[in-house]
Parts: sequence; structure tokens; C-alpha cells
Amino acid sequence: MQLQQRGYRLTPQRMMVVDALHGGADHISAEEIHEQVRARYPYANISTVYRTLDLLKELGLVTEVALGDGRVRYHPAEKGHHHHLVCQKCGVVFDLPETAISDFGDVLSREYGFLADLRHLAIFGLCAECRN
Amino acid sequence: MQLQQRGYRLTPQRMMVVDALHGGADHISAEEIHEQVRARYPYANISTVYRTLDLLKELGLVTEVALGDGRVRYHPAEKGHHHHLVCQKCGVVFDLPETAISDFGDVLSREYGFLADLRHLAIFGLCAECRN
DNA sequence: TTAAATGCAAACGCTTTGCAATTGA
DNA sequence: TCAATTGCAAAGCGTTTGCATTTAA
Repeated sequence: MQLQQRGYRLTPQRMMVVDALHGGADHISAEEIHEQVRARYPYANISTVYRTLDLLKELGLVTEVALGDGRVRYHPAEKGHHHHLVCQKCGVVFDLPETAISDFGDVLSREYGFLADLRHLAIFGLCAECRN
Repeated sequence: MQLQQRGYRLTPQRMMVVDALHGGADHISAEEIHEQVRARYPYANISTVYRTLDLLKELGLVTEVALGDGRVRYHPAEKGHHHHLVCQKCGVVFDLPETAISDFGDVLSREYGFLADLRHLAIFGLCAECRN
């Protein structure tokens, strides 16, 4: 486990958070993680979930994205990166391959020297159906 | 005034919110708008500010952006559109011309039929200085 | 053994909401 | 006149924090 290799304690709670990230649906929220963990260990606290997610973010093991519903959603880096097109009218969310944005990242690097974090973006707008 | 033309009441509070958006610094927050309005009319309430901002958003008269400090910032459409590069290490924020992203919008439209709202984005990453 | 991690409870910060009173058209 | 708008106060919501207790190593 990555945590232990990097000098962090491997606690049951942390393992359960990681399990929830890998096992459940993609783009799980902190509260959903908490529910899953609590099903196994009722004393688990949501602050521990947040603290673990912060750690995993720091280590680059999860990315986060806000899809517009007011909560942050998490995705394990291990499953690969991608983006989202979110329709603001009907709410549908399409996935977008990571590569669809890499040209843009190149431009930012070349022309602005900026190393953009383009691992997990949400782009809002109107889907093909709703744009009419 | 756009509001009146579209059938909304032109109240002093709404005018003061619009004034704050145009007069003050770009990317003003709801609370900063509230402060400016309250300086002129002490009974002004922040919920009115939020309600006015919602209305202006609906009408396309302001865009919003989150630069990572936990609050939403507003920008009058009248001043033109642009984007931001936000350094996650030193916090510096660079402006990016709207056109820097238009190619990407074309790709999304052509390949996915998606009409992306690319008026005011924040891209996070590392600036030229901090990426080393 | 002991610094790191957890659970708990409370706070936080921004934003939203219900409702009675006010007001623009 | 009267529906739209406001002010007020309270709640809502996801997230963070301080601190005593527990625990991985």
C-alpha cells in the first residue's frame, strides 16, 4: 500500500476509505465513502474520511472534481484520468478522454510556462440535445 | 438598464449591486458587493445580493468563477470574458484571453456536439516559477 | 513507547430559505 | 393595486478544527 511506503500509518480506517474509492461507483463523495466505511465499522467518523482524502490528494492518489451538485467527488488516480462535460440543462454528464485536453495543456505550457493540472476537469455547457 | 427591459423591477438595491460589479475591482465576491452596497444603504441585506446575482447570471449579465479560495467571484459580462491560471503553490493568478480556449470549444462542439460555456474558467496548476 | 491518527462535538463559512413587511410599476 | 422584491433571522450544507483518547509501528 502506497501510504505505508511513504511513511504514513496504515490504519483500518484508511484502508476502508481506499477500498470505498476503488470498489464503489466512480466519483464517490465524502459522505458516500463515509456511509460505506461505516457499514463495516460503525464508529468511523466523516472527519477521518476527509483527512484521509486530503492525504491521498497530497500524494496524488486521488483527484477531485466538482460536477455542480455542491459536493466534491473523488476518483482514484489508479483508474486513470478523464474529464466531464456537464449539461446545465438536463444534467447529463459525459466523459471526455484525458487526451481531448492535452493540446490545450501543451499551449499553456509553451505560451505561458504554466503546468496545468489537467487530470480531472468539469466543463459546463449544453449537450447536443439541449443546445437547440 | 437590462433588468427593466426584461420585465424585472429596477430597485435601488439591484442598481447598487450592478454598480458594485462595474465599479469595484474585477472578480468581486458577494460579501464584497454587500459591503459596498451597505456603505450606501445600511439596511441592504446579503440575501438580496445573492438573489440579484442569481438573476444577473440567469440573464447572462455576469459570469462567476471559483479561484480556489472557497468563495465564488463575479464578473460583469459587459467587461468581456477571460480565464485564469491559478498557481496552487504561490497563489498567483494570471489572466488568459478568451481566445486561448476557443479552439478547445470548437473541438467539443464538433466532436461531441457539446456547447461549452467557456466564458470564465479557472485552470489550476503550477506557474513557471513554481513548477521547478 | 510515542508520535501519529481517530472520534467526537462543535464551529465554520458561504449560501439559501420562509415569511411578513415593503415597494416599484 | 398587488405581485414582485426586500430584510430579517434562521437554517442548510459540506467541510474543518480543537482536543482528549486511542493506536500503529
